[in-house]
Amino acid sequence: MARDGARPGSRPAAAGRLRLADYLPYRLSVASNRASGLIARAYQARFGLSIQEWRVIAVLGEGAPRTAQGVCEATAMDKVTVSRAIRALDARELVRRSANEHDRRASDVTLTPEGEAIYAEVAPLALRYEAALLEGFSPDERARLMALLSKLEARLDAGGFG
Amino acid sequence: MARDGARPGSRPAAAGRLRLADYLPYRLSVASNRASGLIARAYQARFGLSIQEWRVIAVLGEGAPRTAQGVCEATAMDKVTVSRAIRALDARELVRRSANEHDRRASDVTLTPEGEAIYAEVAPLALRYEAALLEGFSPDERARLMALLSKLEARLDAGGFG
DNA sequence: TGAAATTAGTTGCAAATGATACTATTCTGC
DNA sequence: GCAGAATAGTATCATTTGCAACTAATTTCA
Repeated sequence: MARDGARPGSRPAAAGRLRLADYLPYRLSVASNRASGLIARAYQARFGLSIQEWRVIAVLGEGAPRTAQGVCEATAMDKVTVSRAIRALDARELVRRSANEHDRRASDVTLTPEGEAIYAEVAPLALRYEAALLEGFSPDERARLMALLSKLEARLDAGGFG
Repeated sequence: MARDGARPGSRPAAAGRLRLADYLPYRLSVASNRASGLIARAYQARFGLSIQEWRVIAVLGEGAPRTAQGVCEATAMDKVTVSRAIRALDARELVRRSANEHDRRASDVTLTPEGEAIYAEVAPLALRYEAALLEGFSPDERARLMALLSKLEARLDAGGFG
């Protein structure tokens, strides 16, 4: 993939000139969509789970029960999205909602045994996909990639844009 | 953001255990959505452009006229998405479609002067956003991040999943 | 206390998206 | 030069998404 050197017919890549193929937000978007799409198709085909539903299961599988709000924080998903994902999982009896002891607006969400069973199947599959994605990356490269993504997120948290 | 060390109430992070916060496809998705969302809001607010429309303008601004198919290849967008974006831009007279000399199914899409003017305004803005995102990254880190993303895309191209 | 502001979660609606099918044109190979 | 396959682009329809409004419960603080 020739990302360096002028493409036929394109203007010379002057300093500061925008080239979509080298533009970080675009690169991130393409990589993310392709990676997520690939894995999403697998979840969908084998378990009938959307990415959103899978993420809810993933954080609940980490152990502690969470409120919908807690799921929002852990998954960086919108509260509407989380609400719908939980409802769908509840309908399939993969999660259960129970009254939160301290706040009657909220309910605690936990995996049912069926939910745990799905988690036990999907989690290793997800890890295998990640491993396949990172095949050929040295441990150092993997760590660096994660660290760079963290740094990027820290910049996004910092704000100071606009 | 404490990504290392057990979160209260979570199970210990055993080897090979899935933790969403450390899962590459998830990390990519969050970083991408946040970065794109931030910039998309700026395009939308100032120029009324969706990300898709902006991408079409960006590749046309690179110089050569392209057919819709050419735009698809350059933007990694679906042909339906590209078709709609071009139609919207055409309606606003930011692009023009003209008969392709070699293939009467296709038309060449070029920026109108108005489109060029928008490009001339948006491109520097986009570059400033990218620069702000990468503030604090050394040139070496930037190069490494791009290289790692390329490697990831190469893995995705390679297939061999499932 | 108790009025006003905030938060948890859901619902409704409008817009975005994506798969599929369709038209028109071009290519392939005989 | 022609039948069949492939391609450019568009239209259609069902699903998904995202915002704003809403209810109910909780917090704030005068």
